[in-house]
Amino acid sequence: MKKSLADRIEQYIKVLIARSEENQIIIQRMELAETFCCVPSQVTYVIGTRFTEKTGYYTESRRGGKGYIRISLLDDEEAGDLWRNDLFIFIDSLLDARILSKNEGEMLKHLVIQSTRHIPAQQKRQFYEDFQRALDEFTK
Amino acid sequence: MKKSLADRIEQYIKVLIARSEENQIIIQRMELAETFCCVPSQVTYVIGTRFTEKTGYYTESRRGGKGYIRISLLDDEEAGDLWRNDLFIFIDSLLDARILSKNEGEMLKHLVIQSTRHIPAQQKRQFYEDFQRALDEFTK
DNA sequence: AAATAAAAGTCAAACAAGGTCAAAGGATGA
DNA sequence: TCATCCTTTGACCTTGTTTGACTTTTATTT
Repeated sequence: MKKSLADRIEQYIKVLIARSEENQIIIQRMELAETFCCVPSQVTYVIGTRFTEKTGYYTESRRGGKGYIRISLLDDEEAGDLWRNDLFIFIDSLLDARILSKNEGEMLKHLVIQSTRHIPAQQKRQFYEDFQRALDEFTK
Repeated sequence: MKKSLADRIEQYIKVLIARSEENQIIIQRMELAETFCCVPSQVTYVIGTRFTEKTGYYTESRRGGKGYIRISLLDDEEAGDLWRNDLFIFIDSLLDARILSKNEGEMLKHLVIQSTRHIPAQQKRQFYEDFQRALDEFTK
């Protein structure tokens, strides 16, 4: 399968992070754009879609001379919780919309918390995501 | 009996999967449509009718540039899933006992199926077990 | 301090997929 | 023949990618 440019840049960055000591890298947007022969905003796009809090990353940057972008991989604990929080907010929204009853909402939250106890943190994120999508599907 | 276009596309995909290493293929809808000189939505139709959970397949897709459709053949472990059946029997018992509504039962089954899609088979057993215990706790 | 240069950010347009849905066409069985 | 179910098609929708013109911020030079 042919990968999109965005996919390739994403992979490249992930390899760099994996090879790094501190699970974080500092890059220059222009430099990376040159490496991939694309416009700089393409890099911004990749970072904005693939390296977000919800995908488990945190970024900082500075403009101007000697500007840079720092991308750090959040540890699993932080990342997983973000997703769970998001899922719970979604459940609450279904409650507000009267699509779920109060009891059902509480049940789901209980089930989510208890049934993921033994799932490794890394996979929890995926679970929360899948769970939310499934819930969305079902209540549509 | 003359085979319909849908049948031929189905066959074609199944051959591709059989020949693949991982029992899964990634195709482009447009490409396949061109191969069979039909409209792209014909491919969607075939996938929607022939490659479903019930027939033992699982599909994912992505839109946009370099989009694709991935079709995977579930192995017996995933398809049969005895432990999941146990959980479903438990859910049914709650239904019989009027502790859960029909809709709630269906929702839970849907959530269980969909949200464990990316959990490795090995860890699913533990998940079902935890899920059942949590459900038991909550409904007591 | 002001001007300049060197970054990164924003945003919207153009493009490139796949998804949906309903209408029309065909096959099959009573 | 008629009803029903499966198939085929196409118009329109949604999502994801790529590009570039323009803006903002920061460091450096004058």
